[in-house]
Amino acid sequence: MRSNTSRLPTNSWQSVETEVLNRLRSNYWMPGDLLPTEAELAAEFGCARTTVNRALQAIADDGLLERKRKGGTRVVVHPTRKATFSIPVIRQEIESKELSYSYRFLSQKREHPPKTIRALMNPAPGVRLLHVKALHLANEQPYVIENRWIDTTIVPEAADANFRNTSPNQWLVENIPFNGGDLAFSASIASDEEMSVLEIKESSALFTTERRTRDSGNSTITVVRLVYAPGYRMEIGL
Amino acid sequence: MRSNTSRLPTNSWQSVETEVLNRLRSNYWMPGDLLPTEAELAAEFGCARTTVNRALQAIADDGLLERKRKGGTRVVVHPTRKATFSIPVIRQEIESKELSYSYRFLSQKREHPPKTIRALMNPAPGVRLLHVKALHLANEQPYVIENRWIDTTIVPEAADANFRNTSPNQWLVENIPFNGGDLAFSASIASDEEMSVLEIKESSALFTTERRTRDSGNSTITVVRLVYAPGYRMEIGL
DNA sequence: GACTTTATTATGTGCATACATAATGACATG
DNA sequence: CATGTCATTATGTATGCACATAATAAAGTC
Repeated sequence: MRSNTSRLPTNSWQSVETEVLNRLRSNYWMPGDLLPTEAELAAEFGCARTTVNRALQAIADDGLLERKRKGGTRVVVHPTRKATFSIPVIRQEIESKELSYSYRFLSQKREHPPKTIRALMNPAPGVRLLHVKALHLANEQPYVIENRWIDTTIVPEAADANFRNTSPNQWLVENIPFNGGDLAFSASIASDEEMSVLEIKESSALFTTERRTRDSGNSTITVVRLVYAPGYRMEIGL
Repeated sequence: MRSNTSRLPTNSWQSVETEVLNRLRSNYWMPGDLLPTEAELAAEFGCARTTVNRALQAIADDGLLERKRKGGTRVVVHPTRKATFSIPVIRQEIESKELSYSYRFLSQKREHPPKTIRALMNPAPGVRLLHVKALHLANEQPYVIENRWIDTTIVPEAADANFRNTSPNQWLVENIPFNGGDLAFSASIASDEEMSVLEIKESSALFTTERRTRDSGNSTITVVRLVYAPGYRMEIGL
C-alpha cells in the first residue's frame, strides 16, 4: 500500500473524463464555451496531455464536445439528443420483464411476394420467398405477431429450417450473421386476422415495427413486420 | 510529394480500425473467434502496440469486440443490434423532409395536473403546472399535436414565455439545458379532440410518443405527449 | 485431492517526445 | 485590394517504455 500521494493514482484518463463530464453537467462550462487547452487541463489535473486528449476525444465522440484543430474544444450548444436502444430478441424482451415466454407457430409457405415486399427486399425476379407467420406470447397472452419474409436465395439454410418450435426471429439471430438494415415504427388499425390472432374483440390501435436486415453484401436477407398487442409501449432511456 | 513508401503513412489508428472492421465484416474472423494479440497485430500492420490498442478499444466500444485482460480479444457472437437515433426538433424534422413548416397555437393554461401527469413528473404538492397545447403542420397539413406540461417551479422562465408564435418544443430546446429523461412509443386510438385538431374524419390509429426531460438535479422539467397524424412512420437506419 | 502460492500472459493505462495537420492571423507582395 | 506566404496555435497521432491489473496456468503445500 502506498500512502496517498495527493495525485489521482488508481485512475486513468477516465477520471479526467468523468471530471469533465461533471463540470459539463454542472454548467461549470456553459454551452458554447471554449474550454482550456489540453495542456492547461493537463497542468490542472497533474497529468500528461495525452491523457487529457484521450478523455476529451471520448467525450467528443459522445457528441458533447466539439473540437477543432486550432480553435480548441468547445461545449456543444444543443447536444443532439441521441437515444440509443438495443433491438432485443423477442424471447429475451419478454423474459426480461419476468413473464413466461411461449411461442405459437402459425404458417410457413413459399410464396411469390406482393409488390410491397418486393419493393423492400429487391429479390431476384420471379423467385418465391419463404413467408412465415408466428405468434409470441407472454404469460400465455398474445404479445406480438411476427410476419416475416426470408429470401432463401440469400439464406439457403432457412429453407430447411423448422419454425414450428423455433421462431424465425430466434433462428435468424442464432444462425445468420447480418450487417445492417433499417427500422420503422408506426401505428395501425388491427386487421381482422390480427384481431383474431391477438384475441381482441374491438378494433384497436396496434404498435407496429418493420425491420429490414441485410448481409455483408448489402443483399436483403429478411423483412419482418411485428404487430404488438394493444397497450404495448416501447420504452427507452436516454 | 513522397514516393509511396509501402507503409501506411498518412494514417492513424483509424486505419487499423477500418481494416479490422473490414475483416470482421468479411468474416475473416468469425463470431466467437479469438483474434491475434495486440503485439502480433502491431507486427503485422507495422505499427506500435499502442496504436492497435487504440483501434481495438474503439471497436470494442461499439460492441463488436470483447476484450479481457488475459484471454485476449474475441469477436462478439451476437452483437446486440443497437439503433441510435437522434430526437429532432419538430421544425427541423419537418423541414428536413423538404416540407414547409407552420405552427398553430392551441391553448396555454396553468392547471393542477391530473394523476397520470403527477406520477410522471413528481411536482411539489398542490402546485399548478403550465399546460400547453399546440399543433405543428407540414405543408399546411396537421402533422403532430404537442401536448405539454412544464413545471414552472423548476423552469420559472417558462411562466413568462409566449408560446403563441414559438412552440414550447423549440423554446425549451433553445433556452433550457437538460440532462436526461426517457422516451416511450405507443399506438393509440384518436380521441374526439385529436380527430378534430388533426382534421381526420374516421377513427384512426395514431403513433404517439411520450417524453420526459430532466435537468441536472434530476428534477423533471417537462413531460410531452406527441400525437402524430395518421400514416406517420418513424424511420431509423442501423 | 483441495487448497494456496506463484508465474505467465494479454490487455489497460500513463508519460515524454516528436511530428503531422488544420485553422487563424499577420505580414508582404503583385 | 486581393492574394499569397508564413508563423502560430491547439488538436491529432505514433512510438517506446514502464508499470498496473485481471485472468489463467503451473507449481507447491497441507
